[in-house]
Amino acid sequence: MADGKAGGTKGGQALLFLTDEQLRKGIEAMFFAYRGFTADPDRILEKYGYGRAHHRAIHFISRAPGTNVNNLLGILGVTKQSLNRVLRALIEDGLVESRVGVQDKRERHLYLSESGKALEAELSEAQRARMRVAYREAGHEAVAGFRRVLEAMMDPDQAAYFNAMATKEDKG
Amino acid sequence: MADGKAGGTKGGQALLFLTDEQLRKGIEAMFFAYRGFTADPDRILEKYGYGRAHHRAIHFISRAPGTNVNNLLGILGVTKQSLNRVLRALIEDGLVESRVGVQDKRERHLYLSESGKALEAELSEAQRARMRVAYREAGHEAVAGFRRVLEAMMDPDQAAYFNAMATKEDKG
DNA sequence: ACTTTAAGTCAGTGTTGTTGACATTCCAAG
DNA sequence: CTTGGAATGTCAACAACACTGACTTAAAGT
Repeated sequence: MADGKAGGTKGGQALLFLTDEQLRKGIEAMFFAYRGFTADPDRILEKYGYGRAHHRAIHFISRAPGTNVNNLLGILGVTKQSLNRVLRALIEDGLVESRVGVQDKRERHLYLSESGKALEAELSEAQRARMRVAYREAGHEAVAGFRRVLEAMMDPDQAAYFNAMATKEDKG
Repeated sequence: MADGKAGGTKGGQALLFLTDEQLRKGIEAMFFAYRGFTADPDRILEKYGYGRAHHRAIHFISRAPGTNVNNLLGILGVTKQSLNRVLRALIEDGLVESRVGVQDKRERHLYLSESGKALEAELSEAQRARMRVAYREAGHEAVAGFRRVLEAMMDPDQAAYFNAMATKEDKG
């Protein structure tokens, strides 16, 4: 494994010759790209005194309105205490509403208020704008490849959440 | 922009119809994939009492041995003070050597020691292993697309650093 | 009644980022 | 040669956000 070569060991698939250098380039690309990916929302969040944790909460509440805290915990992969701090701030500021469950009164169902939706839209549009440019520059087939590699890179549990959130509009 | 449609406005390139939903899926894929991407190194780092910041420093020192602090600062995009804390720990633990510059005695040139190289190899191999699996699952063309999209997603400055680190081995 | 589950809270700790103040070194203008 | 500014790097203090662990409250399940 220290000889710098990997892959191409005649599996059923097409051969893939991957040098350590090529893999390393992919790793660095992830690092730099993720920074670009979060840069625009970070600037917006700063205006409101929020951080990435708040963004993530807002994003997934927007994505699955009425979700409960436990579910959000699973998606975000953080501790209860950590999420709670963020959620408390968002609720106090009136961006998120927490409603007691009807069937199960222990649960709290989370929704974005109007102002919450407004911030979500602002953050989301900034991030989509960058994504759109990147997709356009890279082209149609590149996008499909991009998605395939990312999905293969996820942990199985996370991939399950990811695919569970697929909608009818999204095929491939 | 609130109508959920974007792209396909007959530019010179092939048409790209991108719904907000598709873009959002890409955003979420980045989020989940990055978590998988960092999961393995995180586990290793924990054993040694280090964090991601240490990993990044080790990675780029390994990549460009003899680099000075200022250069590293530009690559990592953090403040001098933040990097310094990390560097100090690595130097105290004997993983990194800091040598006073010959031409300019203000500069400190950074190198990995033998134990530093060993940790770098451990971290790097874990991350490459995941990358390798993802690349294999996704296939050859997907990898090219993956790289193209990531590069387009970077900030221009970061993309410059990224491309500057390209080696003769890496074409495309 | 007893246990489990969902949510929230309090206290303490660690990593990582920030700003501010400071030391050293280089270089160029006077 | 000296002096002042710019560049390089260091030290100290603080804020954000993650973590663990222990605990409370309320509701559901058995």
